[in-house]
Amino acid sequence: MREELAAFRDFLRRRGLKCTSQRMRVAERVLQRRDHFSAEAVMDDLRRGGEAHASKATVYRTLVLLEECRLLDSQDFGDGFRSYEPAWGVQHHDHLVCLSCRRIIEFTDHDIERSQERVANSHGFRVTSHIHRIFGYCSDCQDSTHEARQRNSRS
Amino acid sequence: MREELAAFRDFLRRRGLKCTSQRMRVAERVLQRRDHFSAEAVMDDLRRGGEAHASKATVYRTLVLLEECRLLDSQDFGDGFRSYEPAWGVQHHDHLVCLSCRRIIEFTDHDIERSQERVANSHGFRVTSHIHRIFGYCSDCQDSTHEARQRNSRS
DNA sequence: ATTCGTGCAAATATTTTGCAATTTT
DNA sequence: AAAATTGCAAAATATTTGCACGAAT
Repeated sequence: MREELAAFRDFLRRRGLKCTSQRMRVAERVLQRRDHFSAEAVMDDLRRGGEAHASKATVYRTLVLLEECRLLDSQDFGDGFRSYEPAWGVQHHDHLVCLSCRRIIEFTDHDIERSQERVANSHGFRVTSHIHRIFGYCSDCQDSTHEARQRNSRS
Repeated sequence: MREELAAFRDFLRRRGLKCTSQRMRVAERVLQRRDHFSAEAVMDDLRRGGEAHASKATVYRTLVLLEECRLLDSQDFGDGFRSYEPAWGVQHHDHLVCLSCRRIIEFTDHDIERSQERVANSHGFRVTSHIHRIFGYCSDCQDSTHEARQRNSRS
């Protein structure tokens, strides 16, 4: 994480932006996470940290910067909020999204990646990226009248 | 479309709901479409139709009903609005999206579908639907580096 | 000193909802 | 007449933005 923070500092410097305490505080919290999280969760982290927290606006603005410097990836899974995940030496993966508890399971499948290339080639299409999300119910949520587990914003 | 409208009428009757002119007007417009569309687009259709239009609230409420009676499918692709598509004897397909000319090529690939099931099973996950969009450049746009690349591309 | 950043509140944008008036059955 | 529906405006939700004040370079 030292490395990531340094990378963020460099990025700011290169862009002529300033290393403020708020930015670094947000970055620290964000770069500690390994899972998918929301902007709200970052604010909770800060609040829980007890320290002087950054404002909502600053959190959002800093998340944009972290994404621009490729320390963070974000996607909108259509849950009503944007979902962020670390992007530091993380290999490409796609997602299984549980419609009940909103859990997100990552997967990488070479067969799919290969088939994808084949399909694209057959249409003379050159791929630059893709989105592949599989929706359904995870093993914990398949039977009975499951309660939504709301496991999204916890660390 | 006659058939779909009749199905909608039956659905309303079975539920003890009323066949109002607004509902039928919205249903007519909606069921004419074949592509992906937004709630806003439905309202545009109505306005363009010149006829007395249904209110925004009624459009949204009717879309919910059409989905419940399985004449319509909807997904949130995370573009800022919910996307609807017909669900009347339409077979599943995915999309290649050209970042240059915005052309959309539909494809169906059984290998991918099968691999997808395999991946899901290996996580004890029960699939209900998926989104698979491949971004890149179509055969016509491969060398036009100058074309506008308006949108970001994530994988 | 200059340039940039922060925090607040207000603005967006899409979809939902409360409620009084109106329509369908 | 009873029950359901409409349309309006206001609410809900997540994110963005304008602006005056404050901080980093």
